[in-house]
Amino acid sequence: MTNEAEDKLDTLRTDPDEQMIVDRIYSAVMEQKLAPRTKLSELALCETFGVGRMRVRRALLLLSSQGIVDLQSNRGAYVACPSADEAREVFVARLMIETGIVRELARGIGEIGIQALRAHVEKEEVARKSDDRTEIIRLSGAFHVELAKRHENPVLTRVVRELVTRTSLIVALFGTSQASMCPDDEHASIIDAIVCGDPHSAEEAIRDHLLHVQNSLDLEQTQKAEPDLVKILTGRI
Amino acid sequence: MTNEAEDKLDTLRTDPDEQMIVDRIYSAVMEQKLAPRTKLSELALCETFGVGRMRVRRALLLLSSQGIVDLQSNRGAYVACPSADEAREVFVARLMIETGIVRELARGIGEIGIQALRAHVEKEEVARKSDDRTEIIRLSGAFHVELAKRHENPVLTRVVRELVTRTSLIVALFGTSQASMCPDDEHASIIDAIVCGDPHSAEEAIRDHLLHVQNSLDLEQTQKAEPDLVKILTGRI
DNA sequence: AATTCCTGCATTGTTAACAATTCTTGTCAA
DNA sequence: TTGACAAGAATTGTTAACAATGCAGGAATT
Repeated sequence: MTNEAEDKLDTLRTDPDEQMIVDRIYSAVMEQKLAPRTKLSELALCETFGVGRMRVRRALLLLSSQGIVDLQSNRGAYVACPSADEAREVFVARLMIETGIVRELARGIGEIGIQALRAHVEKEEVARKSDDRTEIIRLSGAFHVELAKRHENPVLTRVVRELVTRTSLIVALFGTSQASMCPDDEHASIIDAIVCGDPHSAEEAIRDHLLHVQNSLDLEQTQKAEPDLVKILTGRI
Repeated sequence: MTNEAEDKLDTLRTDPDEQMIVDRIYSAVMEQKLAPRTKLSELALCETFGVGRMRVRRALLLLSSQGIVDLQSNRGAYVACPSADEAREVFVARLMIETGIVRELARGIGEIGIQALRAHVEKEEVARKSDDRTEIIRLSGAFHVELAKRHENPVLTRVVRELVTRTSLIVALFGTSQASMCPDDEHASIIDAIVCGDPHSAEEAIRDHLLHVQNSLDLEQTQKAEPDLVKILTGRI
């Protein structure tokens, strides 16, 4: 299992079509190609993926159970739009969980594990040099999933992936134009601390990193350009 | 919001019927009324809850996404039957997450929070004295959810609840006749450590407790024999 | 011009019939 | 007795039609 392996959601279902739909929407959200509040109409999804309405509805239900999609009764499905409170909750949860993850990694991670992480950061640097924004965003989030994967614990990995994906939505909503993605040197620092074998400094590194990301957001102010707000503005002026 | 408030799954949906179905099955699993491998036939669920097949199928899909139900193509839905490996994964994940939870609680928990926890343990003792097995099992798991709730973080609470519920399945499968549920004095010890305000000893307490529970299981041996198909569903859920 | 109400359209929610698969049962042969 | 096989029953999966809800546009009123 190399780090080249694609990120597949480790669900317990089997259906390939449905899995594909969920993965595609999931990835699109993670890469910030699908903005919050985007309407996901059933018809459009049916045509896009070439499947029946049932499959689409099942996929949307699954996505809603993970907080990626907001299902509104009789109104349709929308890409979720986390509140500032929820955003803080996600960060607090990530802080608690990910500190535990890196702490245990610092207590003993294999050589291959370290190589996988370094390779990932390498890819991040390449993407950064190429100015491939989509890839940068994807890899920035995926790094944290990679950390979790080092424990070879699908249950744990699934929890982290869910939180990381929701973080993508949060960054899309509250991110300032500047540092809206993880700087890779901080990722490298985390790896270094793990390699050192010092649990405490590893905890410190990931905590600093997550707080740094959170602080680069605008959680106090209003959210980004609400459609109603635009409507109101154009109407009044 | 007192501790008397019932545990409702904080999903993002709205449907009352469907929520009821999910909650009922969820609770039945948590109280070990529904054994692993129990078949959940659509027809039986429709009649039990008096709803159409669509609602049942949606509920089953949601439950499967949380690892509570195993959906087998063309074969039906069964109460999940975690493998020994998965069981270990759940415990490792819980260890990482819950140590973080109690550590932060030890750094500062309000007086009301402590009272809520003590009241919970009190209820556990009452149930124990009454030999109310169902209630004992339910409260034993719920205590850990209560710990998470002290952070007033629905995202975090949801993660913990999911893991705790899966633990119920694991205990049902691998539990030995003896100590298959949390001894409440250990719960009390955890509270004491939190009250002391010492993060390290709080971590120690929850770690010991979780390891103790895990060690009371038979993860090395074969799983428990298939339970006689007690029709809890049609009779009394 | 702004507001309210009404009508038609578009989208979602639900149901029921149909198709496909698996499970059960009974029969036959080794 | 055991095993294989086949027909029927039961269960799940899918589709399509229908119902219900929300939304947009326009007419009428103030």
